[in-house]
Amino acid sequence: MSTVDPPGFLLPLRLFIGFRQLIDAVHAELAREGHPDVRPLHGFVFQAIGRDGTTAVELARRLGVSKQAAGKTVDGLERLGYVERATDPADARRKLVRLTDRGVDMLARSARIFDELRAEWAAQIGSDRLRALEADLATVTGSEPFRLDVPGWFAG
Amino acid sequence: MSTVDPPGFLLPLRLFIGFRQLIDAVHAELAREGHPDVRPLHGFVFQAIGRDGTTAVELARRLGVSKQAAGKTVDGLERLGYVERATDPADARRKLVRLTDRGVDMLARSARIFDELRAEWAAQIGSDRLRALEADLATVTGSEPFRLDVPGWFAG
DNA sequence: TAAGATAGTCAACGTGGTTGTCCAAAACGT
DNA sequence: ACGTTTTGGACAACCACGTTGACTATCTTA
Repeated sequence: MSTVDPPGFLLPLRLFIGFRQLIDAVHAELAREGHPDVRPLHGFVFQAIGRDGTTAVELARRLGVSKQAAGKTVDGLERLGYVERATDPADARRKLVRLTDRGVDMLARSARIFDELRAEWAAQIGSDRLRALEADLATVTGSEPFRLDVPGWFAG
Repeated sequence: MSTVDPPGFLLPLRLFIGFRQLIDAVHAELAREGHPDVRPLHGFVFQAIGRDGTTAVELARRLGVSKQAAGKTVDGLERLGYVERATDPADARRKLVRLTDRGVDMLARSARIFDELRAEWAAQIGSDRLRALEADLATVTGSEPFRLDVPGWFAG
């Protein structure tokens, strides 16, 4: 490390601030487009549910949280009208969690908005620099999955 | 956006995973060095307190949370022995929150470990690429401060 | 068929953040 | 100087999220 390098603790700060700005921007735009009650957490849950739906246990596995936590989150999303539970005809234990039309709409919009935000970043620092940034991050982080237990992880 | 660009939603994911890996690595090493009970949240609080100490209200302002939340966090840190409250001789209302020796030790260690981790990233992708990454992040995020209300922000 | 594994829910508990309320001490204005 | 704001801190109530433990219902398997 040469003397011109910034202190190491700034690196995670920059990463997080970037993350937070993107998420905040997405949700600000989603609010304008008719989804004001979606939380940052929810977006990742939608992503994990996908258009085909899943079960609470599988969702928990994908998100790296307990099945109870996943169930609670689904409860909240169900109240908001973004997902619905359907009984699996082949297995009476399972309840398939599926996106409602509203959920699919939100997922499609957020994907579009994320692309737009990425384009804004590309316009600011250049497409090649942005691709390098993403590639470098992928290099150092490896294939680590996204874990959703953020509140508990962060605060303990 | 050209067709070879990845979907935009991967960008925040990569940023967050990078953030989380750094934080996890720091705390794993801190645990090995005698600070097993420090949470990710706490590190940022230490940073905000600094070696000179502050008051709960000022801390709240710096961290972007309510003064009550800041007070609670200080309570927890006090229980763990990382900070102590001293009455301000010049102003009987104020209670100065200061790092204990243990708190200072932890802060110094985490700074060192962050530098080491940054050096590891530099070794993987190259010092110049890392500096570019940091510079580009600074460009797109501007001078946005770090806000500590992560649990509430994320989950709502 | 009996035993074991799996899906989902309920309850209890801890952490964190928020707003509302209140009190003591300092600052301000007439 | 005195009364009125303003400020720092703490208490309570409440909500959101995570966890572990326990229990039921259902499917799988030996």
